[in-house]
Amino acid sequence: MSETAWEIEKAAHILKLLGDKTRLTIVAILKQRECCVCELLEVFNMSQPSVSQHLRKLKDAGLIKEERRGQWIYYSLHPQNKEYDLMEAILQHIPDQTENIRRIEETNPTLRCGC
Amino acid sequence: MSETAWEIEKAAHILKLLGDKTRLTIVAILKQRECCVCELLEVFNMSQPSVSQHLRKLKDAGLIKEERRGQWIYYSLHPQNKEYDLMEAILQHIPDQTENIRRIEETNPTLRCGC
DNA sequence: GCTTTATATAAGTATATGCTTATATGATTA
DNA sequence: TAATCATATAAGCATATACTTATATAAAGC
Repeated sequence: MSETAWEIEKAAHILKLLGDKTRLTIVAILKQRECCVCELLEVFNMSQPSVSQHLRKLKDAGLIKEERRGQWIYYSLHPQNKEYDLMEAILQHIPDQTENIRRIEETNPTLRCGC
Repeated sequence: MSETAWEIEKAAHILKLLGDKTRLTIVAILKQRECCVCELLEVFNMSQPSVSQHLRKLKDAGLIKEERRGQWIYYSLHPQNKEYDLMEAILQHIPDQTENIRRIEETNPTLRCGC
């Protein structure tokens, strides 16, 4: 396969991943604030495994990274990635997520440990 | 639904549409040159109805427009559309399609009429 | 070490998607 | 007006996707 065809393939894969409302919202939130799964759960009306599966796909594509801190696994964007530029360009056209982040911080699911 | 949620929904829909290798290549080609279906058929290894169905989806989303000229229906990008900015930003990260266009012009499927 | 909390993985399922072939529509030409 | 060419639509089908519930793993606290 030609280099061009391969680049199109990779870009299409990124676009397909971000072409899901939940995943698009996740990366838009992570652009403003790293989050663990239980925090993202406050935003979405779905089960924990479902959110974890979306995070897995984004991680497999290299768009986000994870970092375990004690009990929690924190997710954030992964700017070193080669496909990051495309995602960044897209995110500039996605509305601000301050409202969702406010909801996370009001509920504060990680309150118990005080961190 | 909030305005933000609706905007995310619309953006996700555009990204899902462009998250297909065939459709992404189509809009990348159309950015450089308007084409009719029989021209695009030279590029893709699939049936005519399949290409038509991809074009239909892009048209329904307002990303491309069609213009009948005699027997042929020419497709091109539709910059007046509200979602065009997002697509434009994406297309800046997609490789040049001159090679595919060369293939179209070599074969020249609309040769018969001389236009 | 047992329980709880956070998260991941597995398995199942309904729906969406992208292709195919067959057929319809619409313009051109003989 | 019959035949041809370009394109669209319909129907069918195999695979992909996004969820669910059930279960596994891994860290923290008693």
